[in-house]
Amino acid sequence: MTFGKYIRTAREKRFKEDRAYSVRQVAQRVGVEPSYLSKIERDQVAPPSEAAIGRLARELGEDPDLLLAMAGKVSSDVQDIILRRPQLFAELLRQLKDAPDQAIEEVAREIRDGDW
Amino acid sequence: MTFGKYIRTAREKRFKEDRAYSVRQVAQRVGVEPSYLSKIERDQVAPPSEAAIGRLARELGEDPDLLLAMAGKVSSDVQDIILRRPQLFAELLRQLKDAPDQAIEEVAREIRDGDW
DNA sequence: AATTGTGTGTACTATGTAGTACACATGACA
DNA sequence: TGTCATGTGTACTACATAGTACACACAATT
Repeated sequence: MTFGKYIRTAREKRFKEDRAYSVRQVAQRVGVEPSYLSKIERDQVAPPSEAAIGRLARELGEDPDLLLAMAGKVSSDVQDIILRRPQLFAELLRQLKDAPDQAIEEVAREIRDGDW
Repeated sequence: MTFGKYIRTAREKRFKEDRAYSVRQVAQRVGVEPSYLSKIERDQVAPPSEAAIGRLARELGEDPDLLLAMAGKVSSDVQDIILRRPQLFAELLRQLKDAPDQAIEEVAREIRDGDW
């Protein structure tokens, strides 16, 4: 599933029940030109900027991290976390590369429960 | 410490003991124009591409992850790891944001010792 | 039958990225 | 004293990013 198709599907789903989710109206609320959103949805142009993706996600009730990933981007707040301790986090992530989802969730839970 | 100053310092350190570490020669081995490397070292231009930073790191015996971070970039192999499971890793990293280095190292070690 | 809403095609633009090419000035040195 | 290595200034370029502006065609509405 491409970024564009995903957005189109998500918007059309909402459009079916609420006429306020036309290309034009969504574009206006998101702050881009309708023709641009149209092109985005048909993958005729590259996905928009992180900021625009964030506004789209909010508008359509989708997960920003997922949308960004479909656009091939990592959210800048996550990037900043890595940039502060690049060696540490790079090593950790390479270590976790092939770990099952469950193991990663467990690690996150351990940390959240603050056992340090 | 900026990217440029760091590179200049690292290169000059090697130059003092080995004449092969002049701007010109390093530039040639790294595959960029000498004037470009000169500008990079004086922070007169933005840091080079990830690929060029990688070659510089190898040439000067520096850590690529550290150099990339000074350039404000996260290495693309680490990005790719995140992009495969964006929600999972984004959550984990936000969780680990303020964790002490030691805790992160410990997590990495646990994973490395394969307890999953 | 005229208006409104719908998506889209075409053309254009500003800024950023990642450099190259070449000339120049200075100091070492043989 | 001419040549060589050293770093650097200036000018230019190709491509990517992130869009805008406006016109057009079609369908539904009133």
